[in-house]
Amino acid sequence: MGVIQDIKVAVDAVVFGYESKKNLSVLLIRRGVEPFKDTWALPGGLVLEEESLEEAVERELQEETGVKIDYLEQLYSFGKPKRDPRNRVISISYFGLVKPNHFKIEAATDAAEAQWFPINEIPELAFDHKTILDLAKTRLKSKLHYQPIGFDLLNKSFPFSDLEHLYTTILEKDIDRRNFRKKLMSFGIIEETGEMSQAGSGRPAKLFRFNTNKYKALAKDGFHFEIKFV
Amino acid sequence: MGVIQDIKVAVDAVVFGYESKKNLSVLLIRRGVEPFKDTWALPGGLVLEEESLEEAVERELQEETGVKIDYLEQLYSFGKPKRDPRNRVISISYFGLVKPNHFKIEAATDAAEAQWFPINEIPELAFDHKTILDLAKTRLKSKLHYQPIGFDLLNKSFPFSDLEHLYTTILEKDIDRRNFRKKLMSFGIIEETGEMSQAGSGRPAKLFRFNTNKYKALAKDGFHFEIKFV
DNA sequence: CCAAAAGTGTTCCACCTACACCCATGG
DNA sequence: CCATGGGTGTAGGTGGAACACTTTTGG
Repeated sequence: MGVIQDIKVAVDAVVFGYESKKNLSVLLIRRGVEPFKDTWALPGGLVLEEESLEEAVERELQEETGVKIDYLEQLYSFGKPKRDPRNRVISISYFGLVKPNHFKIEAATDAAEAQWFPINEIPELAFDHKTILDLAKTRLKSKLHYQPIGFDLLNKSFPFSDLEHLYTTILEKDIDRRNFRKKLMSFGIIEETGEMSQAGSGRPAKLFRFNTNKYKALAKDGFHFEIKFV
Repeated sequence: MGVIQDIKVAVDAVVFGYESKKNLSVLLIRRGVEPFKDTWALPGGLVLEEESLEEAVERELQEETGVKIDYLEQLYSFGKPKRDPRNRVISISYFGLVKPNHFKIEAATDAAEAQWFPINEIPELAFDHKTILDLAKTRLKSKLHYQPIGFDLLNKSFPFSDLEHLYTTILEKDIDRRNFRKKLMSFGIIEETGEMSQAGSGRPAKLFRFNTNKYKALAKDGFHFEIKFV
């Protein structure tokens, strides 16, 4: 294969966070270098020679934002010749979720700034990052229906209403609270912790946790998480 | 970004074909060069400087096998540091389907040979191509349930029993023919051509075609193709 | 007339859907 | 006692699952 090739390989991450009763947010960094200097962008960067793609994502997130990720999967690879104005760069994008207690940003070397942006207040983004973000949003919405992924956006212990709000705000649809709860509980993958939320106003709520092991065991037996309505 | 990086970017394709009443097959090439010379592998190769990833896949398939693809989508990107013994190579893998009337192989330059292999007679494969193939097989199986993708493995006009056999052989499960037909027909995306199959033995069958435009129109209105049983 | 494949309806049950009121707490 | 959010049951409808015989052709 005597082909001359000078293509760079980068990873980019779309990281979502959700805080109780607030909006869905995305983690962005303000670029400190050209091209697109001072424009907001997805965290990411070139893959180092000896690291895997996942390691590259985690390293970049660490360097640029200090945020530790709770769920990570590959999203899609973008490789059109002109997506980066300098060299040709292939971006392998990842999809990440962060629990509220891991929200804190500790920006470091690469990025001038890192910041959470509510999903409906996203600024203009560098490169084709808007496209990547849109794809991630679609993925998130569809995964909520057929994978118990919402729990990676909540803390270990949560009141049921948090789960309701998460589904309604991300999917932008109303749900029937009774049916939703009945369905979720029928799976047997959510259990009471025994604790109660300390009431702000209104009746205090039981706290629940997602039983990962139970879910894995069921999944192995052909169980399929699925929420059609919403 | 003063990072030194020397990573090559390749594409690989898992191309499936299905011939009426036979097994599912995969298109492989026998490598003509080191490493893994003379070992079977997925068609693919390095991406050229000025072409998109999809163009690279189509070009490589053309060069190595002469097969024209009917459906193509990105599968996954593999990038572990040691997957190629020479340099580091990132492989962006694609998932392809070919209708029976496009089966003919016309091997050309790169590959010593190209050949269709029944899915249960796959030889040892180069690199991590076995992993890629397994992933593609999983994707194919799951897509049959929620996307009308089986039609890209059949000719434009087909007897209903071809669709039945396709589902049963690929999913390795029996189906209830009555329920299957009832469900498929209820979608309104399959129509009679008016022709009949010329009978080999047994009663001649009506021929059907998949109405792509109807499907797209319905899909835009929120219609969701779904076959749960099988 | 026999073999081979195509074609076709009904009943039962599970699950989805729609729907509204009482409860526990804090102020 | 009022405001706020938490918690719960039932009836009707839809769609999935199970099931077997008749029809049309070729040999």
